[in-house]
Amino acid sequence: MSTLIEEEIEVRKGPWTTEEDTILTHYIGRHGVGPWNLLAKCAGLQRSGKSCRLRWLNYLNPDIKRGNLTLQEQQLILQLHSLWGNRWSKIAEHLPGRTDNEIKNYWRTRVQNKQPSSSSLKEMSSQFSVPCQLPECIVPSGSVINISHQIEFPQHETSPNAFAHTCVDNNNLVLNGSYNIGRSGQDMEAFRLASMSAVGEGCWICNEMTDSLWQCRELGEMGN
DNA sequence: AACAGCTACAACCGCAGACTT
DNA sequence: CAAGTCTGCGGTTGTAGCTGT
Repeated sequence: MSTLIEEEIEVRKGPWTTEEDTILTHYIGRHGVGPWNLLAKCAGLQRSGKSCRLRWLNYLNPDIKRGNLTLQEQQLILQLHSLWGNRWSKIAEHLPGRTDNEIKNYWRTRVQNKQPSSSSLKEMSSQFSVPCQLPECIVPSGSVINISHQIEFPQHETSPNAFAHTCVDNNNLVLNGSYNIGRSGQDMEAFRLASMSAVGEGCWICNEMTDSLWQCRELGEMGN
């Protein structure tokens, strides 16, 4: 019987090998997931239970979707992040097949990094929250998801009435009511299109606001 | 072709809460 | 009820691959 210290020394770290993946996959296929520490030992893996759990949940699990996040998924992430902040696991619950790690990585690499860096620009962009009247988003297939029915509203953070609902444009761009607008041209163009077409669709946004947004973009570009 | 910088992603770490003894 | 253990979560880091020069 080995001591705790000896066991710790035996624990492997770093990238998983295909052999380890196979062992873990086969073991879970036969026995299902259980207490991860026990599972790691019984499977004969020199890994911590934690490591096994992470590998399975984020990579090996057959339910995981591969490939880039779809536009709807990206917009939903923005939507949910504006509601719940960095509660990645909660956000992941609403994106079947996507892991909290994947969503977290997406946010940090492709959303957060594109936001204005200076505090003044952040403040400025945060002012352009767009309250809309329709708590719905439209997916490209044409089906409608009622966000307010899917999401449980945090009691302290916002209420369904205060929640800035989702706007939709003719190109199915879902416009989040309160996420910060990035300074990239693409973001701004999407925002502009969405905001323009939102008028008359149950959403409101004034020309002054879109003008201000363009000014904000210019400021952002000046900051580069 | 070589190098530097950037991006995306896998994996680890520390912490907090849940659970067990 | 306290202490120990386990699990899950969010933050952070390391690195492979890609892109531009």
